[in-house]
Amino acid sequence: MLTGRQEKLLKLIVENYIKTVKPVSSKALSSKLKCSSATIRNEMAALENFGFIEKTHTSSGRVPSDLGYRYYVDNIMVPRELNGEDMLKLKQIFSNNALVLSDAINKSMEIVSELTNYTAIVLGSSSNDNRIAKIEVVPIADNKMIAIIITDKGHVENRNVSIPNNVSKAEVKQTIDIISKLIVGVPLNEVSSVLEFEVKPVIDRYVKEHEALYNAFYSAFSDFTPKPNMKMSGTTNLLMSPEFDDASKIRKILNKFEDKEMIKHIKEDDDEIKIYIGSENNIDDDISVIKTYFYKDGEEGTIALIGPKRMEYDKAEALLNFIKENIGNE
Amino acid sequence: MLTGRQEKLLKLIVENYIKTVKPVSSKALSSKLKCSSATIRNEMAALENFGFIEKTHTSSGRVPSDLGYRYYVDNIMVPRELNGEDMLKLKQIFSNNALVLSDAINKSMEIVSELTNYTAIVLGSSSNDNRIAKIEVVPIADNKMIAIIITDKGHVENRNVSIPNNVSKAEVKQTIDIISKLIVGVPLNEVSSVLEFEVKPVIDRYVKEHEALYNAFYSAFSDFTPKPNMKMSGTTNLLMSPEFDDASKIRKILNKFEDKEMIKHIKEDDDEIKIYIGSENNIDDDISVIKTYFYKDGEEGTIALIGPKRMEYDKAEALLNFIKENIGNE
DNA sequence: AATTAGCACTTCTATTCCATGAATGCTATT
DNA sequence: AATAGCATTCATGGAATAGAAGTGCTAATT
Repeated sequence: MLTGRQEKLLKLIVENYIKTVKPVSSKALSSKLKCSSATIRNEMAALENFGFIEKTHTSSGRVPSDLGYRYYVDNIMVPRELNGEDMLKLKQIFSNNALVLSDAINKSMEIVSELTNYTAIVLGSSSNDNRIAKIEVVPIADNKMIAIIITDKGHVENRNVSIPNNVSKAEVKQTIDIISKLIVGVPLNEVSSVLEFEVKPVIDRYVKEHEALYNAFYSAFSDFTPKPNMKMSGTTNLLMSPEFDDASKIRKILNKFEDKEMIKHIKEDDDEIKIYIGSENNIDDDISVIKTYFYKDGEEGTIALIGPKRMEYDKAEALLNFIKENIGNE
Repeated sequence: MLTGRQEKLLKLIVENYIKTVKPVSSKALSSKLKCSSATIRNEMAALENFGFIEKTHTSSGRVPSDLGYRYYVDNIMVPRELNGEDMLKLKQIFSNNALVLSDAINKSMEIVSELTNYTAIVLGSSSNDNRIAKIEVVPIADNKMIAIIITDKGHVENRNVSIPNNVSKAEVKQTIDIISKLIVGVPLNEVSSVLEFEVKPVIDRYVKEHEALYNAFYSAFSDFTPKPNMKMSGTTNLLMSPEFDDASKIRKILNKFEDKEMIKHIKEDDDEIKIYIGSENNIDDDISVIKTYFYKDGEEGTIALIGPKRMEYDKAEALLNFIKENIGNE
């Protein structure tokens, strides 16, 4: 276990490094820890033995290790109060009633990325307990219609439907009625199978041009499984940090960001706010990720902030926490 | 005017530089231009006098200048045939009837960014001649509704509406009916003023809680002026080019990409495919932009490719051209 | 008159060497 | 247990150097 002084020293090293991005020397801290640099060097040696700090070369100052950040986050850091101005900006977004929840989340994370200079990610989807509440079909040309699907949680999606030439308006209406009757109340992820096993037989039986019509609507309606959609804000913020000072490092991260797989790495299913430092996250050893899960009104997803390992964990946590509270849970 | 040989030489320099990203030496071309390096040096001096090529330092090989690229694009480059495989990939997207036009365009430009390794941008919006075809309002909670607006061109938008507590269902229905009756057929950009000057008086007259209800719907419907929306694909592709080999250059471009103003720079209103080389574009001197305008079925916008100045202009043009043809015009 | 061979000259690039400074670890002292 | 003092290590930046890759120009050649 760390002594009080060691803990204090680790705190100083972490916070100093977060601020300056330069290895911290014993001399620089001697005034703050009212003892000599030699004493600090001894304590530093101890912290290094524990694996909490590292040297970049034999005679360099110390830099927090992943483990050091971890200890800092878990045992030293005190939750930060959100500054009033920032709070106001975010509050305004959530109090705007015209905004759909997902838009409010996206907008607020955009603000957060500006406030922190980190990269914000919202990974959201309408959850599986969205059920179809209504289907509306609007003709827009002779053989073209727009099908609109509305869920009971207020999700709206629309698709093109091309109507084959040889079918009558009456048949189209008949088909829509059948689909509508059978599909209202069905959860999104079951739409496809309900169409196939319940709707198709009925259409086959009662509608003349059943094959062509069923296919037209099936291709429009079949892919309603909630698809996760990811929004990033301030993508480049992270790359402006001085530790990403050469092209290859920047490119490495940019490649990760473009990678379709990243979506999986970001996903979080724990309700608490989690912090993944350096090697703890699956994206890149040089960054940290702080994220949390949300669920509200049939929308679920993950919000995350990606920053350098020397991110201001306390501030990041306070911001995510505030947004989480504003989303509210159900 | 350039002699035949000078033109040939410029072509070789440009194409060589595009391929190798290294200044082109006289020696390297002597075999291809069946004459000695000394002769080529003389011709190079002439081309440099015209301003078509440049040296990076006194004893370096030559690099095309913006003017040189311009001459190449205008007078030397021959339109490229699209390769069959690429063509097929793109064709498939446009032949998928379930896709809305704007989605097809987005998807195809995504492919293009992969095929070229440049950054693709789609800047689109539903044009002003979209008229409201139908309004649908679906309740999803006691005091919450989803308003859905469908245009005659098949555009769909939806908004939240919060219903004040003290109004009856009948009143809500009455309000919706009034709005619906007066607003169908109105072009999107006039919705706001029609609401204010035609709908409001009627609601004021016939609906009891007119103020609260009008406000609720107005805030949902008022911002229907077609808002341009921008989609970028392969944002990082451009930055992988070897000419962007240091952090500050990459950051410079990334900053441009994040800049909200960029949307204005990309916008194009000429129907032809236009190429803006280096200083000719308003984004950055180190890049080139090739773009064109499209209009179809009430959707309009710009598609653009951003690449290094040494982009394969012929290929880029062929791709944009192909997509333009597939969008079709009206 | 156009082309070419030949050569001096310029600049970039990579390497080495060196001096400096900022740290450290360790030992001896308080 | 804390500190002063000192040798040691390594990063950093500048200067010097050698080599390579080009060019421009002149004089010879076609």
